[in-house]
Amino acid sequence: MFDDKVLLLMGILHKQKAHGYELSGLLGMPGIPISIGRAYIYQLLGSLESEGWVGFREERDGNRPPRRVYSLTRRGVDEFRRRLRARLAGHVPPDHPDAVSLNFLDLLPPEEGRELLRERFQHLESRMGTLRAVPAETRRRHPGIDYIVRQTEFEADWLRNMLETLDHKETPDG
Amino acid sequence: MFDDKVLLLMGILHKQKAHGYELSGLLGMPGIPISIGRAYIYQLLGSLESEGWVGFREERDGNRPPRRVYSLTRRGVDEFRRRLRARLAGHVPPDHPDAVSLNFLDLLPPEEGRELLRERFQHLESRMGTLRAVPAETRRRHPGIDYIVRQTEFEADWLRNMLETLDHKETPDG
DNA sequence: TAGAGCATGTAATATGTTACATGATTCC
DNA sequence: GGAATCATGTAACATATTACATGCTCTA
Repeated sequence: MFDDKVLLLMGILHKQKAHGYELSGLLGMPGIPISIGRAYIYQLLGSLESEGWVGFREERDGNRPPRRVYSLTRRGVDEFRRRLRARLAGHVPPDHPDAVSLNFLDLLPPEEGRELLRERFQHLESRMGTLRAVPAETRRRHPGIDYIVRQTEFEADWLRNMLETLDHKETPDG
Repeated sequence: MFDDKVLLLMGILHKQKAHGYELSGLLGMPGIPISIGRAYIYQLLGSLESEGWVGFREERDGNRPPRRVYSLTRRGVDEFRRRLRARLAGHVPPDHPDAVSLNFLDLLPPEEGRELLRERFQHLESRMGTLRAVPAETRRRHPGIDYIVRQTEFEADWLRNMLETLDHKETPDG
């Protein structure tokens, strides 16, 4: 249960100890393949703890509220590796919510459709700007991040191509 | 709320009338960008009906249980077009759950990791087989489906490349 | 002294899946 | 006559987000 989000949290905690807020920051870095809301991180850490897969030690810094610094337990490491193996070997066709609307483009006036997609392209370009800043070394060491960068590049290319096709259709002269 | 699944259902019902079970079949066709469980389709149709966006007329065929054939109402068409515009113009970075595990490949013995990814590649190839059977005409008329086919192709290419890199690393001789 | 950031958490709600219940028809 | 498919739906549960509540520290 709670499959991929848990795998991600456990994987990070395998590499380093961290508290909830810190995890929330790490998950906001560009190239992270899935998103987890801040509040839900705390809920998941709670479940993982009651399963005995993570433990925490309370750290306090002056008068600040204490931080719970979590780390994987030995049982957590075992569970993580079991899940990691299953997830590496399997392939679950992912959802592509952004692709849904593309199927209904023909229900709008052609010029309006093109205009809307140009706006989408701007958003994509801006996201690519962020992703291109990811250091090559990070991408080499985290293939999942490399995948996200290239997949987003692919998405932008596909859309650029789509826009060109639409422009040709509407301007069939020379 | 219930954004993309609703958009997909409404979009289909904009193009044709259909009953729940029929929608479930349509959503199982290769290239559909998101999945909706059969039970949930009925729940969504219920909500859409109580919003006044769809209506149904009961059809009966002999002694079979009657089928509720749904179609978009005028208000439903308006709502659909509002949503369609917003969704075409926006870009929401999608989750890529399959990419999560790739980031932790280094926590497994190299040969085991390669073996697991080869298995994943088999699954992907098999899915590509299904997708390649989608007629060109379908892809031309439904750009969202074309996107899924090409995106899956991209994913397989990326993985093939990854496997080649891993093989080189482990066999640094000639 | 006000706002942004650090830090944790709960309650309410929304979204989605699984399991179950029912019954007809079609194909072997 | 038994399995697969057609057809609908509910109840229970699992997953995830939003809104809310709290209080410290640092910077302008």
